[in-house]
Amino acid sequence: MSTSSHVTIEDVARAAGVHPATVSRALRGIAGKVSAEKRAEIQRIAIEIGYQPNFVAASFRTKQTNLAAIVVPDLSNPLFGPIVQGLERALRQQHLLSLVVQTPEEPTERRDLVHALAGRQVSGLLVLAAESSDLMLQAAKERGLPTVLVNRGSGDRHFSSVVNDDRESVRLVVAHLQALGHCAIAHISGPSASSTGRARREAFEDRTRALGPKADFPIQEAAAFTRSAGQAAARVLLKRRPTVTAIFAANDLIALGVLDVLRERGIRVPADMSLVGHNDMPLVDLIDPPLTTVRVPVEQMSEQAAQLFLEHLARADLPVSTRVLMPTFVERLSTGRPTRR
Amino acid sequence: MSTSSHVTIEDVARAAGVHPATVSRALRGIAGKVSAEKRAEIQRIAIEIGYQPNFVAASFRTKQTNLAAIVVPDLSNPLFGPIVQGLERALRQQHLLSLVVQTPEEPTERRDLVHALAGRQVSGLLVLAAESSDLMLQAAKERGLPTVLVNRGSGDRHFSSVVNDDRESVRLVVAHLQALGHCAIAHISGPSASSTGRARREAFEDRTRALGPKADFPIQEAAAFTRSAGQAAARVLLKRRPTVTAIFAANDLIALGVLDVLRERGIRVPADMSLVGHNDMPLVDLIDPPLTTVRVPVEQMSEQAAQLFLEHLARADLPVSTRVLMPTFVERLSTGRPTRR
DNA sequence: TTGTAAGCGTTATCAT
DNA sequence: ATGATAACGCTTACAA
Repeated sequence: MSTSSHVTIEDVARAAGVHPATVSRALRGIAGKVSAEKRAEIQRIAIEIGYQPNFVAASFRTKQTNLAAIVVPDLSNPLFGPIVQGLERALRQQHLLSLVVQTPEEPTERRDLVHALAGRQVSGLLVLAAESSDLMLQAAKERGLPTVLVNRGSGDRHFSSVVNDDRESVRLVVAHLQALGHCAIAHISGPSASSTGRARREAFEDRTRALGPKADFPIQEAAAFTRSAGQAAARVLLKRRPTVTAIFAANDLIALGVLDVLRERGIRVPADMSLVGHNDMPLVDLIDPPLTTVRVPVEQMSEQAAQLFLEHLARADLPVSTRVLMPTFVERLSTGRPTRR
Repeated sequence: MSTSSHVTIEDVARAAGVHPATVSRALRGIAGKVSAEKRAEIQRIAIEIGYQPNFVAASFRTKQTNLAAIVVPDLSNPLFGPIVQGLERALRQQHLLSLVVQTPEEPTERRDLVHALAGRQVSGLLVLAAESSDLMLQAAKERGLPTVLVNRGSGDRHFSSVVNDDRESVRLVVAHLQALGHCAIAHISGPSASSTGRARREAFEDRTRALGPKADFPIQEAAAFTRSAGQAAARVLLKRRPTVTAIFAANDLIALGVLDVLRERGIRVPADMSLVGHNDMPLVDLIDPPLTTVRVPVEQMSEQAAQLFLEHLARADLPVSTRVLMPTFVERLSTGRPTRR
């Protein structure tokens, strides 16, 4: 009935002829603490006079905001959308709301951001694709914020994390290309500043060591996990090692950049060059040619991350842990047998 | 120096030998209210003893949370990622943090969600792709929450909004197809429950009225703005009107669904059928064939929406307004001249 | 089961 | 320019 009001618990108490504390208990339905009939009466009156709880006041008092901060590098990246989606959904089911912020470029800004979030008393942080060396994460640790890393490991084991099994990813890719008959396979790695970049690169080195001379398995580092960095890296690689017959890109965006360059040079995929991505982002099944890639179990990742996060909230001294998720290989049309050239 | 602390303004005041109120003023840098030297001293001490402001307490006191709620149907939709990205960035520049929530299916849940957000005293709502008839928006109005609709209009003019000029979009598409020589053009419309769906559909009807018999410009409604709804609608359309030579889909996802069906039937694009989407989502330039579409100015949209939102926050009685953004046509390879059949 | 009273940390108003 | 005081709305010991 009432419009946007300032009806407080005290008003309800007055109207119901009870003490504010009783209203508080009744409204929160604290079991066995208030008689059923009184509770019903209080609830009725609360609605009648248009009471609306003030969660900020409650947060202030209880020091519980039930707010999770999700820190994501770039919401326009099609990989992160689904992850944030899964996180937000899982958290909300547990009555947590999600404060979503995008990682600033500047390390000091990142650090300040964490302090701003801590100042808002967020319950904790879910950080996508950040390195544990990040100033941001240092700040989180200093402030004692429960933190879970998503899609990046914590080499120093300072943070709990949920990651893809990159060794398995590489194993799947290399086995596939080998089975097709490829003997010279390049890897366009992610930036070595990134644990994911390093992990896939090292796994690639390990896997290919036994297979032949290093020159047949060149590695070219991309400056970032982006389409344009993929283009740049592809140009360098093709100049350095024009004879490779297959390229494994550290992620799908890099693969798209590689594809741009192959196209502009008239190198056909997969006839002249096989190409494999990583992540199975939305829509890569529709590009030309449909991209062979490795699917990261995104749903599991967000679910597990949310769950791990909640466990950390529930138990401040929960030991750091890493959950490793199994990827699956997705064969499409960007890979094929190598042709003699 | 200190670990996660509970140092309050009062502690700083004690350490500095001043009154808490003075510390508060000094720390917020209230101009001309505290002597420069005292301020410097207080700031020094605050840092020294590890004071960290408690924003929840401040919010509680001032009733200003500086929190914007962004309500989005589906974060995994590649169109919304960039919009949310733009909103979050623009808002943060103005010192607002973004609470991102995904729209529940159930109308009552949506309503409850708004009440939950209001209970957290969010400054206002930015709502993506919701109809003004939505229970959610009714609730927002009841609660007096400043609200801006993004990418949907408010037919009843109850809410401010930022939208694409759908008439212009349709004009661009129809003109393009006509210029290519198409005489039988189908429109797969968005759900008629959506203002965008209706707007594009009506514009299509208006545009084509003069061009020929209605039978040559059939409209098939998709149940949702999704790939699978596009598939279903395409199947019905092809059965109803197998002779159309071009299809204009109400958005890119629907177009992708149409493409799936055309492929499975061996209908070539654009040789046998021209296809146009809408929105120019990320990656649609890479599908096979690259999709001709209409680009919605996403950056402008989020900027304008954020700005309009801030204006509403600043002035509670700001009149409702609509900002209409001009789309641009993006010609790629999914459209061509019709071939005789 | 219910009432009492204190207090969370900050800021705004008023007085000095 | 600074200090004193009260108040924001709620929850939680503790007492009854």
